[in-house]
This record gives sequence, structure tokens and C-alpha cells, in this order.
Amino acid sequence: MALGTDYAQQDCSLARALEVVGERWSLLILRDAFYGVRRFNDFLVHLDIPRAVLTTRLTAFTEAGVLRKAAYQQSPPRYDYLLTDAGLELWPVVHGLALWGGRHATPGGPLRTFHHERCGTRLDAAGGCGRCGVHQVPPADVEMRSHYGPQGPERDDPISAVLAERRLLLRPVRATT
Amino acid sequence: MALGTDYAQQDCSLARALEVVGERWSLLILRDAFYGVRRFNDFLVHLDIPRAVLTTRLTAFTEAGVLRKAAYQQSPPRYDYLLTDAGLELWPVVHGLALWGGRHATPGGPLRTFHHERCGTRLDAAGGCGRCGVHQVPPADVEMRSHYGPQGPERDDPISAVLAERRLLLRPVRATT
DNA sequence: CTGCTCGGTTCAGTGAATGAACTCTCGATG
DNA sequence: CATCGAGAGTTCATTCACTGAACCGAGCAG
Repeated sequence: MALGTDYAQQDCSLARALEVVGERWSLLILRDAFYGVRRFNDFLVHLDIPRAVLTTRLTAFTEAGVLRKAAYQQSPPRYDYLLTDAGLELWPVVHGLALWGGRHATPGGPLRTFHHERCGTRLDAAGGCGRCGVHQVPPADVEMRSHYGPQGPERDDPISAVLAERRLLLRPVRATT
Repeated sequence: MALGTDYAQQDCSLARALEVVGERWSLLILRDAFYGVRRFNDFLVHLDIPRAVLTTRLTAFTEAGVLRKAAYQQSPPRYDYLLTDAGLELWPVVHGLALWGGRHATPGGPLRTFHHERCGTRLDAAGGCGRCGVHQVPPADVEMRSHYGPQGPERDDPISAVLAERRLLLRPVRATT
């Protein structure tokens, strides 16, 4: 898509935000991070994204303070990419877009829905739980549920298989240690 | 949508949403629409965007049902671009991103803040008003306030001048009829 | 007739995304 | 020791969207 990179002429907070998360693939990478994807290769197979682009985005996110690297083994050095606090605060945006896309851009309705884990109520447009009166359900308390047709997910990579199940956000897709 | 601008392999509502609003300039155009910008030329001077891109985006938004054209004169035919109901539902996303950008990507803090018109309280991360207990303040009830340094806005186009004032969202930047 | 505004279209040049091939380190296997 | 494979990249030619400047055309205004 060649989404350029900056919006220098715009003195607006939204423009600043888009310089961080507005490039092609950026929000899908962060969505996967909320889903519990943490490793380079897992992002790669789940997103079908060129490796060079993934490298660029992960590096940029790390520099912007949206993700941070955490070593999961020493040699060779290998890192998990985890959401920082600033990254976690993007949950309302990710959820809002997914909700809107499910309502207005997905022929057949949403493929995934997000619920308050405690009570099962679907999150509202504000990301809150109407039943419990929770204004903003933190991502760690959100359960994702998939709604595929009879033939299951369209993708067949192992990450998609894991994510097809009902699970909490942020829970690692790999061996929960 | 043209080649390269989609995320065909991703069966996810977020991907569908990004195909509509995820291209370069898209969300800034919609932000302006929330600010009351309605005409081709007003978007153009305020965004400093190539005319061809603006044409492409406005047409795509219209086809996607996010904006609609409304004639404001007959000859030559001229149209306002207005948010549809689906477009208005993107407010939580636009607000969420602007809020996040003000917090985490704008050195010096947010340049604009959004408040519940009735009570002046700043909207929370969910887009609600804590004081009034309104879960989601609709954009028409939101007041935007600018916070520039001593020398005012950096841009000097007429649209920026209008938007520097305290005003309700969706109120047309032209002749308040 | 001339100039001006508004809302475009056209087009050459640029630069980001793409995808395939290659690299490097290390642990495990034989 | 030699080889293999996993993980995480880098390199590079090609493609394609964005950029910006020039051009176009309808309808006023003087």
C-alpha cells in the first residue's frame, strides 16, 4: 500500500498516533499481540506478511514504546514481543475497529466477538460491560470467541487453530509456561 | 478495492475495517468530517493531501457507506461529504486514537481535547462522561477544545483557524446556516 | 471576453510493500 | 565431525500506491 510514514503538517494527536500505528499491517500486528502472539515467526505465519515489513514494524513499535522485547532464551538470543502499558492502552482502538468492521464491513457478521470473562456479556461499543457496570474492561479480562462457518477457519496455520478456541486475551499462544 | 490495499488472507473483522479506513489519510479525512469539514477543497487545504488521493478516498468512503454526498448547489453540481450513521459509529475509534496519541505520542500533551458539552468533563478512554454517567457521549454532544502554545496553530489555512475555537463536533465549518 | 472558484483528472517520479533467496547462530542428530 | 533444522532476521529486484505539479471544464462575476 505504501502508506507513507508521517503526517508532519498535521498538528494533531491523531496524526501522531497514526505515525505509530497507522502504517499497513501495524494494527493487525498489535491485534495479534493482544491475542497472545509473541514471537517473530508466529506473527509471520499468522499474518502472511513479508519478513522485512514485520522486522520494520516490530522495531518501530519497540522504539515507540508500544512493544518491548523480552528474552525467552539466551543463546541464540531470542525475544518475545510483548505489549507495554502504552500498547495495552490501544485496546479500545483495536476493539472499536474490530467491532465496527464486524458491523459494517463483514458480510455475514463478526468472525470474532469479545466478552467480559466474568459474566460472558459481549463488550459494548465503549469496551465496557453493560451487565457488570464495568466502564472499560481491561484486555486481560476479555474473552474472545470465534464464530466460523461449518468448515472452520479459512487459514490453516497453527496459530489460527489456537485462536479459533475460546480464550482470554493476552494469554500466550504457546505453552503457558 | 484495488490490488495491494486489502488484507484478503485475514479472516478478521479488524482486517475488514482496515480495508475501509486503514489506508493513508483515511482516518484524518474522517477526523475532519467529525470536525465539520464537508467540502473537497476544505479537506484539501486543511490536510495538505494530493488531490488525487483525496478523490480516491472520498469515492471509496462513499461506496463503503461511511460518507454520503449531499448536493449543496445544483449548477455546477457540488457536494458536501457527510458522515453516514456507519461513519458516525467510527467516533469511538477516532477519539480513542486521538486520546492515545495525545498521551503517548505527542511531546507536550494533547493539542485538542474532547469534552461532554453539557458539563465540560473531558471524555474518558471509553468515550463516556464520568460525571454524567453517560456511557458513550454521541459525537454531536462533544465539544472540542484546542490547546496551542502562545503562537497559535502551526497551520494558517482558514479551516485551521475555525477549528482552533471551542466548538461542537459535526458543526459545519462554513456558514452555520 | 477574461479571470476566478470549485472539483476534479492525468501523469511522471518516488518510495514503501512484496516475496523469494540468502545468512547467521545455535542445538540436536548420527 | 558433518549435517540438519529452527528461529530470526537481511538483501534485493519488482510492483504498486502515494506525491505534486500541471491541466481540464463548468459556471459565475466583472
